[in-house]
Amino acid sequence: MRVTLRDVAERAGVSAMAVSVVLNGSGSRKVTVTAEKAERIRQAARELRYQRNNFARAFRQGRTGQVAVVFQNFGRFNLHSSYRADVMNGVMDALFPHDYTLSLCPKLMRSGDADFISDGRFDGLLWCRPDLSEASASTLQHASIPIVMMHAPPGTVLGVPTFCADNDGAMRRVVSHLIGLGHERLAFVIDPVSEHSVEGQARAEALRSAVRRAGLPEPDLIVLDTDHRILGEYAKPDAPHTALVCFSDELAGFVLRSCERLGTKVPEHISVVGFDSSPLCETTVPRLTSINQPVERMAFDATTHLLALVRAAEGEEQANAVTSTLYDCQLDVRDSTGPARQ
Amino acid sequence: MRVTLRDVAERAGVSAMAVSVVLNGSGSRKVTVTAEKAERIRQAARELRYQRNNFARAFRQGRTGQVAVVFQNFGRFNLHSSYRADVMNGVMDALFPHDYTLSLCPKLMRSGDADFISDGRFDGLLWCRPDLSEASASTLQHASIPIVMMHAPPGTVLGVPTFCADNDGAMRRVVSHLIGLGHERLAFVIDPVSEHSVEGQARAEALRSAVRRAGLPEPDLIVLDTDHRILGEYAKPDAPHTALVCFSDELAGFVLRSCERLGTKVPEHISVVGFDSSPLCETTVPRLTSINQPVERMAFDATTHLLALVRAAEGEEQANAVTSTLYDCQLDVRDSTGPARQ
DNA sequence: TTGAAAGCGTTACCAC
DNA sequence: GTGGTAACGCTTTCAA
Repeated sequence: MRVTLRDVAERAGVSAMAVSVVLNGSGSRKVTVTAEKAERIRQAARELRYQRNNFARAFRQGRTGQVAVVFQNFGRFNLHSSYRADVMNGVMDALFPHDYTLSLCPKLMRSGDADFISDGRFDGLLWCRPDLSEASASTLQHASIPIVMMHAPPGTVLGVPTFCADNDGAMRRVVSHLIGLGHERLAFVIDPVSEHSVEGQARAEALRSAVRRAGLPEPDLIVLDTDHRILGEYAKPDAPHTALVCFSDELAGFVLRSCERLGTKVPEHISVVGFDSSPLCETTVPRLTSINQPVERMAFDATTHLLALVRAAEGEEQANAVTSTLYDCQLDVRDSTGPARQ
Repeated sequence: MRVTLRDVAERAGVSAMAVSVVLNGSGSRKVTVTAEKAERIRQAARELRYQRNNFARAFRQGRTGQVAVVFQNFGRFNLHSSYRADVMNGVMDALFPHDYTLSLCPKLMRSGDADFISDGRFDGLLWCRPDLSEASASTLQHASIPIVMMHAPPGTVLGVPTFCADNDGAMRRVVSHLIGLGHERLAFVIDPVSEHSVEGQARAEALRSAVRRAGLPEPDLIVLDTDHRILGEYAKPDAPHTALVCFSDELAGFVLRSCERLGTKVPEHISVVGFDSSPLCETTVPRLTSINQPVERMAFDATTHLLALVRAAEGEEQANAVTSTLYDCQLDVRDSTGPARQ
């Protein structure tokens, strides 16, 4: 059925090795073939419409040329959150010039199937899910291929480099901005899923510590229920806090809608801050002040580092000693933050 | 180094086959293993931290579980054109529930490397590039794996199913809309790259035939140069045409800007129509009237059909006789079309 | 310069 | 029930 190397060899009257060398110009420069024979081989290959089987080749060489990206869910690309697109853009920019193939593997995304990580199909893995359980942390640690993480504080998994937003710096920026506007009673708003993620905890803690350092009263933690329904009292015009710092833009968008429904004016009654500075921020009413994470650059850097680790694992070059990188985040001030009500 | 099936077999004191059957529950139902022995095997596997090599498995079985999507360029996901995101969403929705892995392979995207199609790494291929040369058409035709195309008129490549916008219907809608507004002198605007693509020619011809059928004078073809600079005379307030139908929203956006620069009012002087009805249409001034292609559905259907072909090729089921599907396109009327100037 | 042969890790087909 | 053995298609020794 399929035309193999051997078919070509047979037709050209040479050995399989000769064909391999001529058509696939393999590594061992030891081997050479006469020009005449080489031409005969190419001729035969053309006649037979030979197509090399890269899968077999990869198998033999123990190198697949594929890198997998793992997201938290199967999710979609959408316009209101450019996060996924940003990650993909960064990853592609890092991968494609080096001819690595990018794989999105559903088995890897289902938690529980984490044992597919080292299943031999990928040379490396970019782990982009903030929800890290003990189990998957252990799996990551014991994986037999290089792994790089995004959105996890440094040291989350021993030996796994992480490329992550500087949550502390970001929250200091937020607090400083809010203090400048006279705010004193802040709260952190999060959903019940993110609440237990490493990233969620890191951001909550970052805000807490920034507030503490500024000498303000401890910020409250507002956890929305799954239906996002618990916000009521916190979104009223006379709510206990004057500023709500949200885990994500999406959440902040929900907060804005709740305020509107309750007749609460933003930012006159309450200031709202998002996280990610996604395109959504420009379309909300009022436009949303938000922390700007350089997601694409983070993804690019993470992937580039991953490739270096892959090559190191293949013995081609020295492993880089970098273990983790923190990224400075700007605060994009828009219209949802203003002077605190008295 | 790596723990293999054989290591487990040795430790458990059984044959490799027994391990394969127990741990990977493979096909041949003929083979059975006693419960006691099975437990010993599982025990050994656990002790050795055995991880099955899915790559080797795929190689042996001649089935990779991977499907590749080929775009016209390495391009990025961006907000103004949701095209790529739409395709990806459709593809993922079709693939992931069936546990197929989605691959983006840069080698496949570089034209000239089309011989990587049948390189054994993919069970099937979704070809999403409208720029189809003779050479790649031939490659597609001779590929040894199932292929499905998008954006190519039916019959473009013999034996390759295509999922494509109904350009004729779409253009009839446009013409009917424009005639209703009193337009008589139309032109089709295209860039020099798309001009030679099958999709570009199909749309141009579709407009031509719709115009002809309506009894209007033959529409002109305006080909922009690479710098998009040739538009001048066609964008003046007294341009020879009263309506410009553009190959894409992006192009239409450029036309709008040219008009503004030349003091031409849209739609008072000239009406402009785009293609794709992307988010960009809502942000232009004036908002852009555009043809709405159901890209995500097309991608979903194309991928679903591809999977059927893949399974058929693996002998699992009968091949579906569908060869091509055309998709009805709506015209999203916004503010860039209006009554023709007299 | 060349060819034969031994794998890569798995599964399938035989005999026993 | 079970274990050898031969593939899958390629690369890479090693001898000639």
